[in-house]
Amino acid sequence: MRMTSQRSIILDEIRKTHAHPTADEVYVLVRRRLPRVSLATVYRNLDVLTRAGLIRTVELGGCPRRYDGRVDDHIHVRCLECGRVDDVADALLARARSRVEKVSGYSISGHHLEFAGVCPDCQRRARGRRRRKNAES
Amino acid sequence: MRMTSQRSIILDEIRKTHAHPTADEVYVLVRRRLPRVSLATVYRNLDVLTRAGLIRTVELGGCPRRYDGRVDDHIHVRCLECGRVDDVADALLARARSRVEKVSGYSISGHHLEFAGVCPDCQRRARGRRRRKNAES
DNA sequence: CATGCGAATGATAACCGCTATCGGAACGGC
DNA sequence: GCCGTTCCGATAGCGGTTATCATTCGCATG
Repeated sequence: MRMTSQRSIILDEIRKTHAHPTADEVYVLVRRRLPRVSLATVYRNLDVLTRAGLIRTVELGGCPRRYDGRVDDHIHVRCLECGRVDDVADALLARARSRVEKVSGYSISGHHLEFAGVCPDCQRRARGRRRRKNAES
Repeated sequence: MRMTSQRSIILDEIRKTHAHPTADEVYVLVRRRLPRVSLATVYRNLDVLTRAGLIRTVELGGCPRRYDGRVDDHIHVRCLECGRVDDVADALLARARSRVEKVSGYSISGHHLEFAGVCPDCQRRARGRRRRKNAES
């Protein structure tokens, strides 16, 4: 794998943010430093970097993929209101994995765990909206 | 929600199989009993039935959605070789969920856990291939 | 330092799973 | 039987991603 300037800038941008950007968002970030970059190049390199283990692809059912500069084991929590994705470290995962391996007979090589709910910010916002609504009536 | 003939046949087919079919596969199954059914009807009803809690939509990152007649809590194991999806019951999930809720501040309303690996059948096939290959050389 | 070749790039067309739209049919309360 | 609502089949459209292809780049080697 050649480390081209496009590739290293894409890697750098993903490592700099903790916002789990989509390919499109990475494209915007990268274009600030490399205005003539192609969207195809972004997709290609997100794939290559994932295969190389330098970043993680976060597959979220039903919505566009997101990319993550953290490659250690962790769980994602997605907000159903605003779409934001946060990280949670967890040790239960390894135990669940070995259990699943034993019960199913599969040879497990990866997992995908995501909890979905409403993030603290949106909970606050929702409480605010409710209060205002009650005040009106 | 009206229980039309299309709807009940779609529900029936999904409950009958344990293969976690995709929308396309459901379409094929249903057409045997209802040759003039539209693919749109299948998609629509898979959605309606999911909202009604009668089936589950299984969102698999990167591949088409699959549908599941089992609606109780369980984990999916996907085979990276043949794409097959199996069920695994697990109790750790509830504990992980409450932990994530506490650590992240999110109000969790759902989760998606999928392990990926190679199913026993494909492991056997791979062993067979290896043996043949060794015998050749 | 020049050369050659495989890998990477940019532009864009194509793909695929899914959703929206729309005219018409079916249902069911009255 | 009438009418509003729900649903249907057919098909066009959409959004995210991948494939294609001519061109350029990086880098090992001579």
